[in-house]
Amino acid sequence: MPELPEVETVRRGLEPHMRGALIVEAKVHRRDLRFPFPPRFASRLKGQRIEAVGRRAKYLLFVLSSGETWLSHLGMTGAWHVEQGGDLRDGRYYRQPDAPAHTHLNLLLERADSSRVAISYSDARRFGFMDLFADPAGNAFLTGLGPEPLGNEFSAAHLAAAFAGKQAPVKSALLDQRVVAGLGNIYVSEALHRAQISPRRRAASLVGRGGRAKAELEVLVAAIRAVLIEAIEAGGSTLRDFRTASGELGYFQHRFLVYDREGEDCPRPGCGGRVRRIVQSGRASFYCPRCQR
DNA sequence: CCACTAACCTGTAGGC
DNA sequence: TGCCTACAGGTTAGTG
Repeated sequence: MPELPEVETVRRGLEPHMRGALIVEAKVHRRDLRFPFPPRFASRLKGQRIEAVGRRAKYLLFVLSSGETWLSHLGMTGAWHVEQGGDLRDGRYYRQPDAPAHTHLNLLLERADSSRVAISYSDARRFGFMDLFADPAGNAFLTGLGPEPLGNEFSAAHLAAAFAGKQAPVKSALLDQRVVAGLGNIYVSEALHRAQISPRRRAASLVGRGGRAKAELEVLVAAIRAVLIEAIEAGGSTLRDFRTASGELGYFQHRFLVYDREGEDCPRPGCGGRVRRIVQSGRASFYCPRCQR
């Protein structure tokens, strides 16, 4: 799925359609995705107004007029689709002319100007999931998450504390959502390349002992922020089945410098190295052994 | 607690 | 074209 920049792009795509809208109809077409839908899910959505469309890490958070928060995680292949107007047939709202395969949830929304919009969620692999709860502070998915990488709490000092004593590779440590929330496999590879840090380094080895002109963790934090900001500005990445919430596909093309570029020349000017692919905790990492140390 | 693996599920790309 | 295998952006349960 979608990592933080893609989820943020989806949020921005959905917000103008959903914020302030009334959920007129809600249909769930199976009992579970990765986890079962919450009890009486559809009926708890129906009749509610959507007051806010937010994001925390890779979670979309819709605040309802009932006071409940509706959470959506896209897993690997989750996608939201928007169809102006909206047409109900046999309990399903069809996009015209082609409904996406694996649509598990359909909503019909009515906005202040009485216009209607059909929103649907599709997810081929069903690694995504949803939840609905009264108290975000008590929700198991949200508690224990690390800071937002683009927020003020994320800093070299935070990483130093999180990495201290960690023998796992920095690649794995950055994928741990308790350390920092929102990074995924692609952007970790990209950020480490920018920071010229090898994904194989033990996390603890990056914790500075002072004396260096610019600590590696400062460089890493800046690289993570820059990569995410640029990706969000590019509108998220278009890759495989990822689409923007408005259904646009191939509208933009974000280029990754090392991800999925095994064997290509290192993009760093003058480096002369070659991008390598290795596997760490079951996931592919791409890096340049020459300039990433 | 830490680190790693397998598992969840479907689609697709690449080799033969 | 068809068949088979490997792999895919995420997270979690289980193992040692």
